[in-house]
Amino acid sequence: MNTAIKERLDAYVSSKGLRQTSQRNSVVEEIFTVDEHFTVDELLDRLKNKGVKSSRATVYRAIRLLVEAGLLVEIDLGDGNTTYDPNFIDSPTHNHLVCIDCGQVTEFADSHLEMLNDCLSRRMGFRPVKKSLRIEACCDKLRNLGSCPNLIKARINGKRMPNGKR
Amino acid sequence: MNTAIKERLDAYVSSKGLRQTSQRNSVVEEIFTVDEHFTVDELLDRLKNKGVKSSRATVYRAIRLLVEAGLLVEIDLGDGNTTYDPNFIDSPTHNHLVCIDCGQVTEFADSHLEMLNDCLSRRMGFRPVKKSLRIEACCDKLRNLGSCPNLIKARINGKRMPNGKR
DNA sequence: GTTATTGCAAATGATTTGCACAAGG
DNA sequence: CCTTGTGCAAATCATTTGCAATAAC
Repeated sequence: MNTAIKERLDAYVSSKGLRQTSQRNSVVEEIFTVDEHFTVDELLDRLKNKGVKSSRATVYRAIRLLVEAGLLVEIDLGDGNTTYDPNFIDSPTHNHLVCIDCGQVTEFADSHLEMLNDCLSRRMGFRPVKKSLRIEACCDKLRNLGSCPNLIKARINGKRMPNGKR
Repeated sequence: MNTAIKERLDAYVSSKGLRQTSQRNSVVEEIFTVDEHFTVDELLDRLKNKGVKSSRATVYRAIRLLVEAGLLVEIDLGDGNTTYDPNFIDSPTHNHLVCIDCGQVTEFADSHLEMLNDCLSRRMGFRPVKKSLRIEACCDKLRNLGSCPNLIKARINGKRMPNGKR
């Protein structure tokens, strides 16, 4: 796990007069070691599998703290779940493309996009502070080959149902 | 209210073997006459003020039907509420800029943005189907004049609290 | 008449919170 | 010690649903 993140969190924790606890540290460790987006239930499963004991309430509280500290960002992948993305520290302006066939999420950043957001906002009389862009798309693999390798994987994991149902 | 919308809804309703009801028609009428984004509670208030009698459950069911029919789009303005936008029929590719000072929402569309989304998606091996972009920004008025006219209005309506609390 | 629709109240699911006990500094 | 953190269970909030009565067609 990135030490810069640990330092920023420690700074935030002590500035607020909070304390170091083993439960919270385990949760933070898990989030920023795996370093991939997750839902609360997914994180809870991962913790359970690793034998980390931390209650649901504590996990919710740790997540809230990380969001307040600016280390974790809540994102919406359009699947009805609240998802958290720990990757904005390394890549502050990234966006998400969600494959509507297999659910695979691709992160991408583009300077032209940032430029355009900035210009458009200013033209309307605003200074952009934060943006969130999600593109939903279907993959060429499925279109051309009739099957998308990730689709199979996603179904096995119970993440995508044949029709699009949740 | 736009007759094209009524026609599309009627077509959808009869194709699914559903029925015309006064409650549903009132809800639809209200949504597409005012033609602005709304939360369920706001819509319910508007209906109550106009003396339209339609239960909360019926309003939820009507909204769901309109979303299924593609006439209404669920959007996320980042305030923790589910918002619905009836304006995608007239302006299929528009985006939202939310003023973080006053909460004012500005809709905008831009062809360069569409082009860029398309190119970026293709480069990653996808065909874009749908996108959602929200820019959060602060307004020059507040920055330069020390006050934003909409802020006052928003507070009166109880939409923005002094700090950013909900 | 048959079947969809409504309104109510109860159920659901995600998240938050009150409280008694445990633990950090 | 003193105060924050934890775990549990209960509370909350938005949304959905079961059901009996009502109304389309």
